[in-house]
Amino acid sequence: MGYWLLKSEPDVFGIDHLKGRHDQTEPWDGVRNYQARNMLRDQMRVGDLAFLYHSSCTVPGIVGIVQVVREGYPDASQFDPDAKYFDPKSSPASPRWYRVDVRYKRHMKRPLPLAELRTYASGPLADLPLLRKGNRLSVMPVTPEQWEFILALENR
DNA sequence: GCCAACGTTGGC
DNA sequence: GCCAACGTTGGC
Repeated sequence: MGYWLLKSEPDVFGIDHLKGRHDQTEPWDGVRNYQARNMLRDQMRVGDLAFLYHSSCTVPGIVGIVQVVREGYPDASQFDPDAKYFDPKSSPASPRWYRVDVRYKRHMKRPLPLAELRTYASGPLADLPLLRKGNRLSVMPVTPEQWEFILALENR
């Protein structure tokens, strides 16, 4: 099973909103970055777990856990001229952008602020892409070791 | 609001 | 293929 971290602004895709949805499931769409696209399309599997991270807010950090319930399929918003994420260079015959569906699992027992995660940037979380300078990926892999370490932070 | 970092675009 | 310009991200 794979582990991931999904980053979004809480106003755009927030954990409380997801929890309140029917089926507590939503497409993770609007990703327009090729590196992230490749992971959505090729690597994420049903059953994989992901930390949900809130960015561009008062306290950026990991707020909960979601599960992949549908594997990569074309992101419909790219074909809609009225959609924010419309891409005129894409076509249904050869879609450029993909999305997965994720389901709410749970909130963290407490939010894990970026500032706290950073204190382990030279230790157990040294290779976590989130902590690398200038990181802008909205989808990134997490190793099993990193996953377990971050989970354990909940109880501190 | 500022600014550093990054990805993308487009002229050549 | 290079690289400057530009737009976006995201922490602070």
